[in-house]
Parts: sequence; C-alpha cells; structure tokens
Amino acid sequence: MSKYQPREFEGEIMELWEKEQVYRTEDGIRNNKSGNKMYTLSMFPYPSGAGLHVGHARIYTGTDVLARFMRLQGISVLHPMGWDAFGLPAENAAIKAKKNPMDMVPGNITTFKKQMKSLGLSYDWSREFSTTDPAYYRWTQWLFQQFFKMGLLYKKNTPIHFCPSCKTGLAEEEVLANGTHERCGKPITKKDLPQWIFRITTYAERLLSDLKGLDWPEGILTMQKNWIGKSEGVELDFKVDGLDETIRVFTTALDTIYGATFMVLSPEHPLISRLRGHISNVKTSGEKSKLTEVDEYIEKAEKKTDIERETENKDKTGVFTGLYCINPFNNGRIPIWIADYVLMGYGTGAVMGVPGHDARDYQYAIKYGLVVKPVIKPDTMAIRTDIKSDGFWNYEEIKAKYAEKSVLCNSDSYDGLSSLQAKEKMTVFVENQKIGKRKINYHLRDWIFSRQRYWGEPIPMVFCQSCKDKGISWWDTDEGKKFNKKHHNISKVDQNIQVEMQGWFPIVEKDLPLKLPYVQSYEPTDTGESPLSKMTDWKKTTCPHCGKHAIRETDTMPNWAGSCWYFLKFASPDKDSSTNIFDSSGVLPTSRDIPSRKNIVDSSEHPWRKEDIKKWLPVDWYLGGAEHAVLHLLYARFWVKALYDLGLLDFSEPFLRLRNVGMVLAEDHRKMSKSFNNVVNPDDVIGEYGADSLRVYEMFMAPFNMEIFWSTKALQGGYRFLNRIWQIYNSPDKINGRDDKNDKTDTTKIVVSLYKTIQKVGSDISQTKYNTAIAAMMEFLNEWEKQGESLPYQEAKKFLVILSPFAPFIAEKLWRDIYKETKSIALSTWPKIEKKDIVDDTVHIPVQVNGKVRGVVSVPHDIKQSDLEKLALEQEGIRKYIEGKSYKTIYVAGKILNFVLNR
RNA sequence: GCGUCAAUAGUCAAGAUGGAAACGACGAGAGACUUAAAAUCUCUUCCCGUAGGGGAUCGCAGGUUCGAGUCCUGCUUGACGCACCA
Repeated sequence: MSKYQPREFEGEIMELWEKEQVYRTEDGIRNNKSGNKMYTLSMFPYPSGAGLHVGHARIYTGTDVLARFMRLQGISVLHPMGWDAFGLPAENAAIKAKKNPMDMVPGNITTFKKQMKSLGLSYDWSREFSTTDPAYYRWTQWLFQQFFKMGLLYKKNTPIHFCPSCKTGLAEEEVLANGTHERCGKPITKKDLPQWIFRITTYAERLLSDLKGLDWPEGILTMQKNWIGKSEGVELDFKVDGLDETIRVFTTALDTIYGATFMVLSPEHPLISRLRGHISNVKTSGEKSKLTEVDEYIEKAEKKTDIERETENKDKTGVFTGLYCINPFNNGRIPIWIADYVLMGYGTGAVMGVPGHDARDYQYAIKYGLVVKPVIKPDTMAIRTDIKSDGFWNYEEIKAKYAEKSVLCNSDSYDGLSSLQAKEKMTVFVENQKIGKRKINYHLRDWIFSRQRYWGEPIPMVFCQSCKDKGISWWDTDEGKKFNKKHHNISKVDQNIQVEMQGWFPIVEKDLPLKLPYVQSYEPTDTGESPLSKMTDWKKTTCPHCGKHAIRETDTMPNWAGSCWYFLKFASPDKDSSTNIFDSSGVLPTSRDIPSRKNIVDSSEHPWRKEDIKKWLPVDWYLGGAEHAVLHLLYARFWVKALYDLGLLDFSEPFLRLRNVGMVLAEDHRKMSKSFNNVVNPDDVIGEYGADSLRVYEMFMAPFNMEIFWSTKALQGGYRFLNRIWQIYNSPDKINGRDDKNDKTDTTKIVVSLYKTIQKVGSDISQTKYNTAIAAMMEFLNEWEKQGESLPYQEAKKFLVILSPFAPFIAEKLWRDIYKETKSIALSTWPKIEKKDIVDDTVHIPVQVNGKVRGVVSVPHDIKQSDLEKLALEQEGIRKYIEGKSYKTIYVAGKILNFVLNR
C-alpha cells in the first residue's frame, strides 16, 4: 500500500488539467437551459512582489469550491482571474526597488499565476488580463470619456486630502478615521489642487435604495447605508439683523427651532467675508478689535490638520461675531458665532444652535454661557424644568423613549403638538413664507478621481486654451450635440459643468489607448503635479476640435478605475484571446513595447459584446475581504448604474450575492507581516503537505467569514484526513466488488450514511458553510473506517465526487487510478440522492420528565402517541420519576416526548 | 458617542425554524506497532463514581415557556466600521 504523498502527483495532475483544458468556460454547452449559468468571482488581486499569501488562498479556494460544485451540478460556470496591477502599492514598491513599475509587475504576475495553479484553482486562464494591459485600459479610458460626456466628470480646483508621503491627492474613502492614508498609514493634509471629480452624489439615492435587493452581508449593507448617509430635513433662511443678508441653515429637527438660541457659521463660510465690514464696527470691551478676534480664530482653524481636529474633537472652540440674526418663527434675536465644529462640506455650512436638544450645541453653549432652552418634553410632564435638571434632553433619546408621547413646549402656537405634527406644520409654514424648502442631504461626497502619480491609466483628455477662450465646450461640438440628443433621456448635462469644462475635449477614440509612456523618472513630484507633467513632448498635442496646440491631461486614474468594470471584461474577453499577456515562456514582452491591441477589438462602440454580458452578468457570487465595503464595492456599483443609464448594460447592480472572507492571522494572533517575521508562505505549505491539505484546512477551520489563526498543527489534521482517504481507497476490504460496473446496490446503513453526507455537503456548500461540509465528510469517513464496514465500488466513487471541490488533486488521482476514468472528475456529475433513500424507518425519541432527558425510545417513525407513551413508561429509568404521580404529556411528533408532573 | 456583529470544553469550533448541548479538528493522557523515534492505529479527555448511574454547564443577571445556547429585557467584554453629518 502506497503512502499518500501529494508532492508526487499534484504537479502531474495539474498538467493533465491544462492539457485537457478542463476548466475552459463552457458557454452553456452542457446545459442549454437559459439562466442556468453561474458567475463565481473572487476580488482580483494586486500582484505584489511578496507573492500569494495564505489569506489569498482562502478567498480563492472558497470561490473555487463554489465553482467546482456548480460545474458538477451541470451548470455553466464562469470562473476567471486577472490582475489589478495599477495603483499606489505597485508603484510604491517599485520606487523602493528603484525600478519602473512597468518592469516589475509582469514578474509578480508570473509568480502569482504559478502559485494559483499549484493551489488547484480552476480558472479559465484564457480570459486573463491585467488592468495595466493597454488593450484593457483602452476601454477604461473609453468609459471615462463616456462618463465625461454624460456630465459626470468635471475638473476643478478643490481642497482635497493629500498624502505628503505618497505625494498624491486621495478620495474621501481612502482616508482612515485617524486621518491617515489607508495604503501607507502616514498622516494626511489638505491641499488645493485642480482635480478630476466624479459626481457620484447624483447617484446617491439610487446607490442607497438599490441596496434593498442585494444578498450581501448585513454589516456591509449597513456600512454603505451609513456612508451614503441620507438625511431628510429642511433648509431655511435666517435674516441677519439690520442687514440685507440671510443665513441658510439645514436642519433635520425643525420642530426644535424655538430652542435655537444661537447661530453658528463654519470658519470657511463665504458670508463671513461679506460681514467683515460690519464686524469691524462692533464695539468690544477687550483690547483686540472684534475683527482681529474673528480673523485670528479663522486663521487658526484653517491651519488645523485633520488629526488636530480629530484629537480636539470634543473640546469645541469658537468666536462671537457681535452680529445677530432673526429666528423667522418668533422674530427672536440670536447671536451669530463662528466655530469649526460646523463643517463647510455638509449641509449649508451654517447651523442653528439648539442646545436644549443637541449634544454638540449643548456642549458649546455651556462653554460660552449661551441660553439653553428645551422645547420638547414628555406629555405627562407639566413644567419644562422637570425634563432634566440641566435643561438638556437629547433629541434622539427623548424620541426613542417617548415617541409620539413627546410634545412641544416653549413654542407658542405649536405647544402641545407631537414632534412629528409640529415638524410637518412648521415645514408648511416655511414653504408658505418662501423662506426655505424641504431638502435631502447625503453624507456621500463627490469622488476625487485624479491621482498625481505615474502608475495609472492616463486620463484621456486634452485641454485647449484657444477653445476655452472662445467659450467652447465639448457639448458645443457636433459630436457633443449628437450625444446630448441620443441620451436626452438621462439627466441633462449640468449647465455649470458645460461652462466649467470649456476647452476640455476627450482625445479621439481611434487614438485610444493613450498609452502610459515608459519614463526614466516616475517618482512623484513635490509640487503635487503628476510626473507626466514633466514630459513636455508627450504633453504637447493638438486640439481634437480646432486643431490648435493643446495640452494633455497629466493626472492619472486611481487604482479603483480598473476594478470598476473588470468583471464585465471577463465575460467578454478580446476575441483573439490567445493574446495572453504572457508569451509561451511565461515572460512578458518588455513593457516598453507592449503592443497596442486596439485593432483586435471588433467594435468601436462597446468594450464588450452584448450577448456575452447578457449570458453571464450580473455576478452571482462575489467573494472577497470586508475592507472593500465602501470603496471598490461602492464605486463599481456607481459605474454600473451609469453604464445602465448610457444603455450599455441592461442591469444596474453588478454583484447579486456577496460573501466576505475572514482574515488569516498568524499563529501569534497578529497580522502576518514581514516585520513580525510570522508570514506563512503557501508554497512552503504546499511543498510539505500538498495543496489539498492547505485547501481543506483553510475551508475547515472556521466559518468562511470569520477570521482564523494559522495553525500548522491543525493543518496537519487536514493532511491526516486526506491520508486516511488515500488509505481507505487502497484497502481491499473497504470497497466491495471492484471493477464492478453494475451500480445497483443495497441501501445498507453505511450507504444511507453516505447519501446523507452527500446531501449535507451539497447544501452546506451552497450556503458557503464549508467547515461543516468537511466535518460531515470526516464523520462519514470515521464511520466507514469502522471494522466491518465497506462500500460498494460504485458508491465509493460518489464520495470522491463530493470531496473533489475541496481536495481536487487527490480526488482526481483516485478517480483516474482506482476507477480508470480518463475524463476529469471535475466534469462528472454530483450524485443525485432520492429522498426515499435517506428516510429512517426507526426514529429515536428522547423522553423528558419535567424537561430533563431521562431516556430514549427507538420506535417506528409513524408511531401513535399513546403507543409511544406506553413504551416509554416501560423503561425503568423513566418510570421511576413518574410512578404514582399525576402528570400531563407533551409530544412533538418525531422529536420529543415530555412528561410534566403536576405540582 | 453612534452603528453592526460576536461570546459554547485547554484551543478552534458544531448547534436554521425553541425540543438529546457539544458533530468535527487540534492539544493532552494511556495503550498497540517499532530496538527506538517519527508516522500510523485504538481508547480516554466538564465533575462525582470501578460501573450501572447521577450532577453541572453555553459571558453575567433577570424574564417568557411544559421545555431556552436559541426568544425578550438589562448589563459585561471583545472585534469591525463610522464619527463634530446639524
């Protein structure tokens, strides 16, 4: 009997799979029923120099198990893999290594691919591409241009988050809560730079409401909801006392307006500059003039970094302007303050201070001695001072506790109304007086899309000063007019954007891809300009509209661009798909001369063939880490919605089912990191125990979405399990009637167990409950190993099939060796189990006395209650608790019998 | 502060709909094989008892129920996310 030595055959099996093209996507050939497809996708990796991580192995194996299972169900499966190779991590690594990223990425990809193959992942490699491949980013650029044409992109000078270490601007989402950059961990500052900005906010409502139909983890849905942060309220104007100015505020609690005892402006509020003259007239008792006081405060506030604002979080500061405004409801005069706890970026940048019900306003009022006036109380309370001794009652809290039973007070004619009634009535008043309107605000901000870095898709736009001077925008051109006409159904391009974007033109389509030039100096600059801006020759071009001198955009796209639509391209690869990015030796052509493949794409209209998209999309199963909850997953949803509006797609949500994978932490319970010297390399593990052991271990250790701690000991458990399988298939007395082609069999006890196992494994896999599926197989194996148990030859074959999604190498090996099969097990069929084959005739009913189990009776499954009771009472162990006492019985058919003694 | 999720044996974990708590793995102990070790196999592994058997137990405290790990209320601890969003 030979020993289980995976090293000896895994490589050979891998070659067989490749030779036989086992994992090539079958476009619905095996089952022509429409809709019988499955698109299983793992979030594709950025191919780092460190190679594949055991954490990667977990995601990819999890997706692979699904893909293999679906194939065995006879479903056509699309299971692709590619590379998200643009972006900061690749570039920072390249800078560190003093190499051009273009020269580094190909080698990394080669390593990743080799490692993935050795893991036994069943990808259709013919669909592979990298986001850095010009044939792919040609279309990323093309899509950018479509979004520009829709009016979803504009370029504007904006104060943005800037990472001084990476020397680039960042999106809101890339800044961590502690004010550092999510990629490099260094602190972030603000910088005023011209930026391409995506108007993702125009899709806020749809991004929010479409979450409803998605089968995603609850936590991720909540995070997206919170990130979009919808709040409904009212905007209304407060007159500045004695001046012809108004202050517009946004509030979600209009019912508290009688409690507004002060007004707060954000330090960046534009009104302040107009008020300066009046502020300088204010008399003060101090040495400084009021204006100096205000100016000093504003200057200090502007200098604060995000981190400073963060640490000072709770200690609010501000300055009184000496001016007043008028509450439109009661004409009360309230003081105007400037404070940096009010943000310019949200609402109107001005807030009515209601210290009676808002915790922040309360804190501020206490510090500066402002009036605290509660205006909502529980209806059972007579006087307002009883509400709380200090006069403050959190708005949310009072509503949560008293709901409809909280009423207004101190609010003139609104007194006694419920919060809800008052809010509605007051809103109507605001509307009638024409001093404001209902308004919905979102926390979601527009998406800063420029990066001042080298390693990204060049933004395919050209700026023409001459056209700008003449006030010509792209929408004034023939092409632009045609576009507007064709897409008049979608939101009309904003006039402001048309003006703002005068002089900007997409480079003509036939010139795509606009290739990233190979440069000597690709390091980011200190000026916050892209390294491409130093390439004067490359920058120079002609205006697509007027033909005069024009300048190329030199910013590049963020790494999110490529991942926003890669799942579409997998479904519809370039026709000449043999143009793999690898040549036969596995070495990339030097990137200096990667051929442009624009000529092999047949359509000038679409980056994909519609029938392919129809066949495969949307993605049925999307597996990846939870860290993308509001980055990639939000951006990709946004692009798909925009593409839907353009008529390029006929669905508007890309990922129907999302599952998160838990992290793989090191044995010492820390994150795996080079600096802790605790990284486990999958190559080493595969070398020693085989890929199957690694796969089984990672699927078995915990539920798929939970984090696991690496344990080599536990991994050996996986190896032992496979070893026992190897031994049992090689034991003459464990499998009956070898070479018997006749698959008729008695349903002996062990066979029934097998059938139950088959059913459990199937249902567990489709719920990504891999750990319990494996436990069930182990349980079955334990039973099969018992002395005297053996399986008929054809039945034992079925066990290999259900094992194969988890341990494809050993399953394939035994499939071919023991059963002499020549066609891969991956292309076989999941065993069908009839319900009648797994029904037990005898059931075991636990018998309780007062809820405690005192015995078990084995009876026919359809026994009558009276017979069951009789049998139960025959048991000494049960009878002794009941004898001579009065009782009643509760019987749950097939489950439990309970005797309840009367007290 | 807000939101989401979690807590079961020495460790990782199973336990959908309330109905036998602890499937499976790791570790530990004993034994078999071996000159020996590793590997492999067998048994034990909450507490008491040689055993039949009995008792306890699911973060803590209550409650609902014939019956609660599961439902409800309050609390504790931890993880993740958001955070001056008006």
